[in-house]
Amino acid sequence: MFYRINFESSEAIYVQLCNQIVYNIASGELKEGESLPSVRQLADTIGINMHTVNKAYAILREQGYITLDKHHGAVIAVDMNRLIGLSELSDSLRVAVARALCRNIHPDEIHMLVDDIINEFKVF
Amino acid sequence: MFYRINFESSEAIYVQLCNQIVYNIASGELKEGESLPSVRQLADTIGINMHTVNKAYAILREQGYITLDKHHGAVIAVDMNRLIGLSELSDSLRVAVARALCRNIHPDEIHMLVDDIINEFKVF
DNA sequence: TATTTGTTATAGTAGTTATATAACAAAAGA
DNA sequence: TCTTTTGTTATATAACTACTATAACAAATA
Repeated sequence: MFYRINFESSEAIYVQLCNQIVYNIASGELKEGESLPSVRQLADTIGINMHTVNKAYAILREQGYITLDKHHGAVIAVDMNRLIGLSELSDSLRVAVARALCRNIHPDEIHMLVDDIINEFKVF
Repeated sequence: MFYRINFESSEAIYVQLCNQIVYNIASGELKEGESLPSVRQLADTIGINMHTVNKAYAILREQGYITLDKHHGAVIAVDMNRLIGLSELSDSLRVAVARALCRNIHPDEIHMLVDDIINEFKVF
């Protein structure tokens, strides 16, 4: 499993890490019960500080994607009760859709784009 | 035109302002050639600093949503050449879609959500 | 001329991001 | 038992961002 961090990006490292782990869960590359590397190991691999990885893991736990304990480390455990609801989901879609509409991108094109993305996650 | 800023939100004020103006352009409430309030006036109305509004306006100009000059102020002028491309658009959709898939939200539901949002912008 | 416009400058406060070093408790394995 | 590994917590520091405050400028309008 590779995590590519763009250090030039304005997006915080821990956010990039969170997103990539979510991508891997969505694609099925990371399956329920599977372990993530330890905070120290992943920090070392990527070349960043332990605390940055720890922050990403803590957020993923808070958002219900993983569990954390001192012996098993970080384990994929998607909590269906804690995850974002449809209203939060639509909030995160709204900006993208609005910008597309400003650009006169047709609704059909947006749907095609969504399908393309869904297909990206159908690798595993 | 009302702009509602959530001061409790972790989202920066200037980002909230940018998004709401983009929403209003997408919905047609703000039309090509129409003016936004002056930076001082809007700052006063909302109860924030002039520079925070100025930052939002500067970003909207950079992203090709408005033009700025000293006499006409901020005027809606959507620049089709400068706006985000489809790849950037899909980047902003990807996180939302991935989190939906983790939640076992069916692709059809995502499409319905997108349609709901598009309909939100069909008010004007 | 006085006002309004975006723009720029400077400065301060507060919070975030990422780093570094260190230590802790709990569990696992040798 | 001892060592290692795990997440967790605590401090401290540097750099950056967000927001505010005050002030001034040039250009155009009324």
